Amino acid sequence: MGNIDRHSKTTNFSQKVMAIVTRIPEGQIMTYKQVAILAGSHKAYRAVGNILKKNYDRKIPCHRVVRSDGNIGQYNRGAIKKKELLKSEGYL
DNA sequence: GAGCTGACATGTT
DNA sequence: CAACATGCCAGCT
Repeated sequence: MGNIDRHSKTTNFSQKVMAIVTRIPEGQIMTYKQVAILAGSHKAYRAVGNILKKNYDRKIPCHRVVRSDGNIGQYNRGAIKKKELLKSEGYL
């Protein structure tokens, strides 16, 4: 473990965001701001979206992260697909 | 090294 | 009530 990941940016913030989003249970959703707050900054909701956008990992249910207004928001695979996924999980 | 971009939020007009 | 403008953070060019 004395080797740093020089390829991945994996900063403290992105790591935290990733962990939080991964922990979101099925059928449950969180807002970008909420995730940002848990990540450490209640004003980094913009960065959260950027991180999730660059993160194509299927292990991270980024589709469970929605806007504070209740709108689904955007998605790297298509906002429509995101809506379908949320509906499929039980979130209406 | 500096500047621009963006999956947002909040406030004001 | 709705639309416009500004602010903020981290990542990418």
